[in-house]
Amino acid sequence: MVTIATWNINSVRLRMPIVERFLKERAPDVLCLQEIKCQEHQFPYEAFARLGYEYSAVHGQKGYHGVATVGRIPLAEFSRHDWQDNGEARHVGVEIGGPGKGMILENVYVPAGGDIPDREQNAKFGQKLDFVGRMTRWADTIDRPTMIVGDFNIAPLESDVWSHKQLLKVVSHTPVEVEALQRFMDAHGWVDIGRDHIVPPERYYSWWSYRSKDWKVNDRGRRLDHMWASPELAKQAIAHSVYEECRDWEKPSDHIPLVTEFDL
DNA sequence: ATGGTGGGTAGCCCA
Repeated sequence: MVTIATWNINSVRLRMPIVERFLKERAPDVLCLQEIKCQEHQFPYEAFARLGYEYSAVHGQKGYHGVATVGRIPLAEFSRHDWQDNGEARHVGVEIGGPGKGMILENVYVPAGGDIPDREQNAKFGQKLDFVGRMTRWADTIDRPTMIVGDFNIAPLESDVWSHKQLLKVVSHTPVEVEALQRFMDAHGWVDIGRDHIVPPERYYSWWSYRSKDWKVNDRGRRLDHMWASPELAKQAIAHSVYEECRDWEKPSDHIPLVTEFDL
């Protein structure tokens, strides 16, 4: 049994107390973090090691973005893709289970894309679509059991957002983004593990804005975080859970962790 | 229709 978690942590250094609580309570074998917001030399390796997470692959950057994968089972850095083609730290891939064996675990932080859903008026939106386009070309070349997890910054389904109608022109749920994500899915035949276990039209959110007095009252969430697997690997995913309670912990991230259990 | 909050960092950027 191998359990894999993903969590956009919005500064790993500031959030170490809740990361520690999550690791102690849930004890995933591997945790993929996005938005660590630090450079590699600033990453809290020792704190993770004390918790039993001795293995890590960190792709950091000063101040912004940054991803890290930590494990209490052996893992080794396998790749770093720059799908935005601008040097931002938004991906790290690791190999679990030994060289040439086991699975590749890709940890990705897709750019948010700014406020205006038009690449002519907003370069960041174009960069987001181009990022997903480069991911799609890469996905076409995958030849090993692979899982890709992280903050995709796109909520594709109607039941992935609190109001499909009101969010159609809001970046993260626009048809052009959803279509780009669908092309990425089709390029490899990815299985959306989250939606295999929490079947539409059931509500499924992983993010609630900080710009709300009480995130629970209006429940204006979106499913921006995903765990997708190669078709054969997906058959071995036996459970999937969403840790909504973490949104209520002290000094929370605006995202919550997701966990998938594999019987490998 | 608008602005609301949070993190990193050092005069705003990003989400």
